[in-house]
Amino acid sequence: MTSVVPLHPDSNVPGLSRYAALASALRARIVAGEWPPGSALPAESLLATQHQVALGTMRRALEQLVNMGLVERIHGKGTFVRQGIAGASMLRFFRFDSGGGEVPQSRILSRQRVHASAAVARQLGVAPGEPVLQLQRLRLLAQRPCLLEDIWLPLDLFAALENSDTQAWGDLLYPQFANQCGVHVHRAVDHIGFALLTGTQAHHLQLPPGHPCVAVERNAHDLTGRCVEWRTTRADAHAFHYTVTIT
Amino acid sequence: MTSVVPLHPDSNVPGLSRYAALASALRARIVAGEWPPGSALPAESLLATQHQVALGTMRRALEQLVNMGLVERIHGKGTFVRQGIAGASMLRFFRFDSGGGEVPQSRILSRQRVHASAAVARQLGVAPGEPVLQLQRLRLLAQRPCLLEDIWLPLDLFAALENSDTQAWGDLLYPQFANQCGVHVHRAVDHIGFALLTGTQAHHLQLPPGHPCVAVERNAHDLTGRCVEWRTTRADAHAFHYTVTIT
DNA sequence: TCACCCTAGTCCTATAGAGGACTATAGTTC
DNA sequence: GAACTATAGTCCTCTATAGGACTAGGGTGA
Repeated sequence: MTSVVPLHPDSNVPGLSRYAALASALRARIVAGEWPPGSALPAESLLATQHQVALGTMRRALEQLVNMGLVERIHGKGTFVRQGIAGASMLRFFRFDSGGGEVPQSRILSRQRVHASAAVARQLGVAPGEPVLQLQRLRLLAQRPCLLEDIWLPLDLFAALENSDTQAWGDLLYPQFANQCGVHVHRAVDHIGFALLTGTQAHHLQLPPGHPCVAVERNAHDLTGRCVEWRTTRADAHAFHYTVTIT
Repeated sequence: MTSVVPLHPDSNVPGLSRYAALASALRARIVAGEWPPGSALPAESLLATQHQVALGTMRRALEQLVNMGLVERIHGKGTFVRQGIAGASMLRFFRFDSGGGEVPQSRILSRQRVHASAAVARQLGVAPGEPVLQLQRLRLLAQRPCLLEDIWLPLDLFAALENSDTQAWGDLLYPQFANQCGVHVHRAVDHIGFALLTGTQAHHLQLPPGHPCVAVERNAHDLTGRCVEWRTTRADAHAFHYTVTIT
């Protein structure tokens, strides 16, 4: 039935199944902000009649959106656009002695407005020289430094952070982004590598200079796919631990 | 319809949907070896009539098996029990200079039958003192050593490897396991951590003693879930690189 | 020999409908 | 006020059916 004359513009995409076309159309509306993060989509039965497809077909499309991580469905309640990533996600890479799942305390060491270097501009997808906000942040567990973070944010999105009181910020940055700037981090790509600490980095982490460390470089993206954050997180290599399952 | 009287013993599991019960039943038959790895299952329509369910229900069950990684379906051909993991999977964690995707050369440094230590026995799920096969293997890219592997195998499964000519082994171990011993590695769990090389380890890798390294500890399992291999792979920490996407 | 067509077997897409399961709220009863 | 019931709204399960899409192999004709 796929190659039959489509009943509706939604399915007017050659070589694409109807449910895939529907998923793509719904995705576009979500990305455009028609249903903001946390809000509910119309009921599946309503969407199906609106798009003139069978319920099963619409369910297939919504299932695809779930697999994309765009929405989540709750039995008896509805279909909701997913909120962004919560935070503390760096701890998935490390095991610290006193870390039993709690959120590490956060201390902003510096905040300054700078012009994007070539490297930063490339990572953030902005023009070199564009104004960006640079943060350095130390994270502690049980009063002991464990993670050192260098963060770059495009200023056009994060102007609200430039002058707000860093003392009042919470221990998690992404909820801060959402509340103060309306930026929802939807996807993050982490590149993990090995390095040695410079003198000043080592000093912040209370480790000897040249100590082996793990450096996690992260590009964080919003729903539209725009890179909204670039950060490098460094920590003692001996605290690193990660599990991968291959099948 | 789920809580209605079941038509068939397959669905006679309280609190479980019919397709989930079907998937579970099919999984048991696959694990039991009724359809060996690489072979085809009966057609979905046949399975559906045999189990007295609608086609859609059987398709849902098979979809669940696909998500479990147990089978793969090929449009127009059939549903096949998945072969084991191919190999070269360690390279996902490293970037070596001259490594452009080719399989590293393999050199067996030692092979001996030993009695399982407490640690090895625990990892392999056998009794301490059980006979196991211990291998040390060096892997090279462009004639340069890159990975050093210590491998333990339960002898009851791998007796065929004890006296075969290691020179004739291929560069990949898992196909060897499948061909010579009928053991298919279906799932592997890797624990990644950092350490320092001992003198002999460093010598094999042509690095200085005490050089930082990545140690990947792997438990490999067959279809039944039994641990069929425990190995530790070590390599220069500077070659480590891994990417994780969070959503 | 080669290109083409046909057929059988398989999985995939789509439809229409009946009813169950879960959540939340408003009302009712004690 | 507390516990229960009723109801509406949502997603979920299962059925039955029709036909399309893809793979593979065999036959036909030039």
